[in-house]
Amino acid sequence: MGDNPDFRQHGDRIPGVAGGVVGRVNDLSYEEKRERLEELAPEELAEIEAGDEEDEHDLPSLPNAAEHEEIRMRCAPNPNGPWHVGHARMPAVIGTYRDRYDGWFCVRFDDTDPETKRPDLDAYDAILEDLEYLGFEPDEIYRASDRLETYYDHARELIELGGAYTCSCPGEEFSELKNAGEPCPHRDKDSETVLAEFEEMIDGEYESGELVLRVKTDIEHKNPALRDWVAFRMIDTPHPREEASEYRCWPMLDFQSGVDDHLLGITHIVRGIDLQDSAKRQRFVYDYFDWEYPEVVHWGHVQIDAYDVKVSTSTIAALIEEGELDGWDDPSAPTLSSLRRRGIRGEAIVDAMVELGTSTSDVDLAMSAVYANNRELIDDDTDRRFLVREGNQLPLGGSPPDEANPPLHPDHESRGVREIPVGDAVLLEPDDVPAREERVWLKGLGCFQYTRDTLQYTGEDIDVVRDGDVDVVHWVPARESVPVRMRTMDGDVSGRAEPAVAELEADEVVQFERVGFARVDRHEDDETVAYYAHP
RNA sequence: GCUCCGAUAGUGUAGUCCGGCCAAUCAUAUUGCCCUCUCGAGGCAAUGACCGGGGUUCAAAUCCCCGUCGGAGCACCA
Repeated sequence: MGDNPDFRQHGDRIPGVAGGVVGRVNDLSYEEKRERLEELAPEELAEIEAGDEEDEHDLPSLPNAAEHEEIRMRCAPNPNGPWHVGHARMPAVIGTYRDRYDGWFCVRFDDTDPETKRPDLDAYDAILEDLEYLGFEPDEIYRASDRLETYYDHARELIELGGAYTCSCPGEEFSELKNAGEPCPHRDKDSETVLAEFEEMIDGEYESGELVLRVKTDIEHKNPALRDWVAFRMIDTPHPREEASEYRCWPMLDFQSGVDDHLLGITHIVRGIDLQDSAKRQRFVYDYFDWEYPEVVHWGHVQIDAYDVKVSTSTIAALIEEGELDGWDDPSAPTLSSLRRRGIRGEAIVDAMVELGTSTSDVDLAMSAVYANNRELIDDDTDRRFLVREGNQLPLGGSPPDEANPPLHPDHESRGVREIPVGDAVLLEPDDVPAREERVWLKGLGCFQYTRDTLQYTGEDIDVVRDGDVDVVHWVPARESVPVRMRTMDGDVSGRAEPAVAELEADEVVQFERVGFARVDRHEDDETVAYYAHP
C-alpha cells in the first residue's frame, strides 16, 4: 500500500480478501504448508523453524548471547538467612539459562556489611543446601569477604586514575550539596593525599562515619542517584567470619559487585529493579578502568500469594524469634526449607519461577502454580493411603469383610494392594457421615447403610456407586488405625491413618485420599508426624 | 522535589522492536460435563484481558503525545 497509494481507499476490503486466503492456507496440512512456503520463501521457513526451537524455552533469549563465547552469570546472595520462596527465582532463571546455553554460574556471597546486613554464619551453607534442593550446583563459590585485598587494589588504582576521593562530609551535608549539584570541598584533593588517607582507612585508623571513599562520577548528573557515590566506608563491628574479622574498611555493593563481575568474567547480570541504577553507577568505574559492562536483565519484585506472613528474611527471622513460627521450615513459613519439608520438589518451584519470566513489572507467584507442577511430578509415583481427620466413630454391622484391599495406586494395579484390617467400627470424617437410612461406600471395602446408629453392610456391588446414588468416602478402622499429626499451613490437624502409615519410611510422600499429598516426616512414640503439601 | 522503569483474563505469559484475520497464545485458576471405588489423575467444554484519552495510518495490543495507576533509586543496606 505504501507502493500503491491508489489502493488505500479499498483498505477496508483487506480483511475479506486476506480472510479467504488465510482460510485456504489453514485448510492445508502441516506438510503442505511447509512445502508451499519452501517454494515461496525458503528464508522465512528457516526463520520459523529456528523460532520453533526458541518456543520451547519459557524464558526470553539473553541479550546478545551469541556474541559471548561462554555465558557466565552469578547468583549473589547476602547470607543473612536461609532462602525464602522468592529467592528461588535467581537460581531458577540463571540455572535454566546455564543449561540452555551450556554456560557457567557461580554463587558469590556478597557479605560486605558486617553490621546492618550482618551475615549469619549458618546461612552460607543453608543457602547452598537450598540451591541443591532446587536442583542446581554452582560451578564455583566465592565469598566477597575473602576478597578485600582485591577490592583495595582496585580502589588504589582508581584513585591513581583520579576516579575517587576520600571525603569526611557528614552524610546529611553531602546529601544537600549533592542534591544541589555542588561538589564538596574534598573532591579536588590530589591523588597522593587521597591514597594516603585511603591506606589509613584500610589500616583502621578511622572510625565508622569519619571518612569514606567516593567515586568521582558527575556531580551535576541529572539523576541524583548517580552522583559521587560511596565506594568504601568504615565499619567498627568485626565481620562474623573469622577470616575477615580484622577488616574495618569495607566496600559498598556497587564497588565490590562491579569489580567482581568484571574479574569473574560475568557476561550477563540478572537482578531486581531495586538495583536498576547500579549498572549506571558502576559504569563510571568501568569507564575509568576501560572495562566493558556486562549485559543486564532486570526483573520486578515477586509477591507470593497464600502466605499471611510477609516474605522477607528479617520478618521470618523475627517471627521465629517470637515463637510464631517453629523455625525456618515451619509449614507456614514461606521458605524453601518449609516447602521441602512438605514434600514439594524443588523442580516444581523452579518451573513456576521460570514461568514468571523476567518482566520488569512486579509479579505475583500463585502457589497453586507450584502445586500444579508438583502434582504432575509426583502423582504417578505416590502411593495412596487413608487418613481420617477428627473422625467420628461408627460401629459396623452386617458382617463385612475382615480386611479391605484398596490399591496402592488406582492407575497402577500392578503395584499391589493395601491390607487394612476392618474390625467392628470405623472412623469417618464428620462431613462424610451419611444421613439416617442413607448409604455410603467405604472405599475398598463396600457399601453400608446407616441404620440404628450402626453402619450395616449391605453387600451391594459397585454399581450402586456408578448409578450415582452412593457417595464414596475414605475411612479407617477405629481400633487398628494409627494416630497422625498432620502439620499444615493453617495449623496442625489430628487424625488417624491406616496402620501401614506407622511403618512408612520418613521422607516418603503419600496421597491421603480425598485429603491431599503429604510427606511423612517422622514417627514419634505416640504418633506419626506428616507435613501437608497440597490437594 | 529530582531521576528511571513498567501496565495484555483471578494469576503468570506469548504477541509490541519490524502496525496487517490478534474478534489476541499457552499454562494455571474457577465452573460444568464425561471417566474413575479420591475432592488426585485423565478427557471435553465454558468463563475471562490489550489502563484511559487523543494523534498518525487504508489498518494500532503494536508507532507518537497527554493523562492515570503502579514500581524503583536519590543510604557510610544488599
